[in-house]
Amino acid sequence: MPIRRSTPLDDEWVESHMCSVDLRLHILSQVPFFCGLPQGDLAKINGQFIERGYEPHQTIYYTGDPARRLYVVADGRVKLIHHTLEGKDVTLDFLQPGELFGTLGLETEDAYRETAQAQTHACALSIGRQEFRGLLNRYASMALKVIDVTAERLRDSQEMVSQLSAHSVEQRVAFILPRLAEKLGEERPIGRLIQLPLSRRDLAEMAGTSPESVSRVVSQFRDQGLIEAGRRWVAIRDAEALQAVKAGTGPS
Amino acid sequence: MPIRRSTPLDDEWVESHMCSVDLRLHILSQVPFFCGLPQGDLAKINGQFIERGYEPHQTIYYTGDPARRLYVVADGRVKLIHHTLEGKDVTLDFLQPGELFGTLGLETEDAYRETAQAQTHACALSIGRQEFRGLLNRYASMALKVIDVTAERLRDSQEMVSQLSAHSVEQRVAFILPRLAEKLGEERPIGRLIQLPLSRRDLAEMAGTSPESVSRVVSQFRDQGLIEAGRRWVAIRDAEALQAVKAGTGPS
DNA sequence: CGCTGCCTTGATCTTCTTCAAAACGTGTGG
DNA sequence: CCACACGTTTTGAAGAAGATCAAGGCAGCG
Repeated sequence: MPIRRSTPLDDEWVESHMCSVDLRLHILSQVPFFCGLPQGDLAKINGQFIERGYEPHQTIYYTGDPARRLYVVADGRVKLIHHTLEGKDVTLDFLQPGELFGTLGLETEDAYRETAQAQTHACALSIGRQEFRGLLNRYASMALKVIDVTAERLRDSQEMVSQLSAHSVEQRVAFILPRLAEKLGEERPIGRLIQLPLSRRDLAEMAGTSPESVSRVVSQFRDQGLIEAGRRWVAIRDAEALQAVKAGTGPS
Repeated sequence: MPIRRSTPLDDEWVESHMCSVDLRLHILSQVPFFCGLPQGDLAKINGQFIERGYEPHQTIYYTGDPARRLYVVADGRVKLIHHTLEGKDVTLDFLQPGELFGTLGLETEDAYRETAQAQTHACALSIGRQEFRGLLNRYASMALKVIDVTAERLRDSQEMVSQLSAHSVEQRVAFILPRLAEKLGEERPIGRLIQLPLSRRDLAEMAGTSPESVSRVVSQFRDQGLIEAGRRWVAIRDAEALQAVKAGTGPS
């Protein structure tokens, strides 16, 4: 009964190394950290960044690589992954343009703790961590912004810990989907569509469960009319009902 | 066979509101954020902090309270908890003196997302978030330190997400114990003793499992000689073996 | 002593993973 | 345009892991 169209996702195509100087300036000025800086400074900062394009599934850096750079997503989506020794992967986050990854501070650790991978065609800007530190030292407002986004990420991560600790698979999926939709989604007739090709496996790695379990839950939600989902995409149809499931208030 | 002494923990007793001005200055100067500040500035900063003592299990703030202050643990241990709607509690972290909690930035959110509770007799200093922001603005080195510790906490939290997503209860306990021991522990003849009265329930809420399951795993580890544990305490005897269990390399 | 919590241990039951097979979509090449 | 082949998804059934329930033991304390 539910019509499963072929992918309703927008085709995003980011040519490798496509970012022109103007585009870069534009992107950097969009990034929250640089708001309020004089135009000249922005241009100088821009010069410190290196850009690079990535193919879908191409790795930006691996766990264990020397952590020398800080990255900003310029275009596309980037996935952060933890590999376990048993070979399972855990997806920590999907990043959208403007978000930071890589190494933030002059850390004691000098190896990346996670792997960063382009989920779509993507472009990222990066800067050496010493240079970034220099910027933070010079521009206090920037440091404050970095603190804000990092603190927010920390809270999100802790919320995830809470979900994983105390909730069922059904609840965890009902938690993940709206979160992704809010962050990466776009309003559509079908509902809020997650702008990212997401396999059952991708969702499973986010929710800490198996692809099969995700499939069952997704089917159930679809039958209940809470979501609309196809081969590699999901749209949220009834956010309140999902909220109820997530909280344990809802049906089954 | 294993001797279960009565609590080998040091009796820590922190009188409410005991912190003298000198002690406060000392504590603040110990806190990594204030390293390298001129002594005069430190005294001025000190004046902006309010101190308060707490009884064990006394709540410092509740989830949902308006998030107006930033706290620094001065003495004792503080526990950060997530409450779920079903009534389960999840322990996010135990904090030791020098660590921050409360609200960091000028956040969009204005309610605490977690509950902070004294685990032992404790003393905490606090400052209004606007004032704290003022300090960060003035002292760039302080902002950098805050970024460092926050980024470190984020990585820890993400590591926890990974553990919860992909590992068994046995592995999770083998992960939690050394982490607590390293952070809060002290070297003893029995092994590295966790300086905190920890019930099975406390451990369960940290590892995302039930007290009964923790009890079984703890008994098993004790029988294998990996740890020494009593009524409300644990000491690590064989860190390497625990490491192996945590990684799935070790024996069952 | 006897009481009160905490801890342990066993038994049962639910949930979820795993394995396996079939159905489906998608893209390909005839 | 159709048929095929591949990877993904769905679904079922078996099995494992862990939660829950319940009872008994142990320590500390009045």
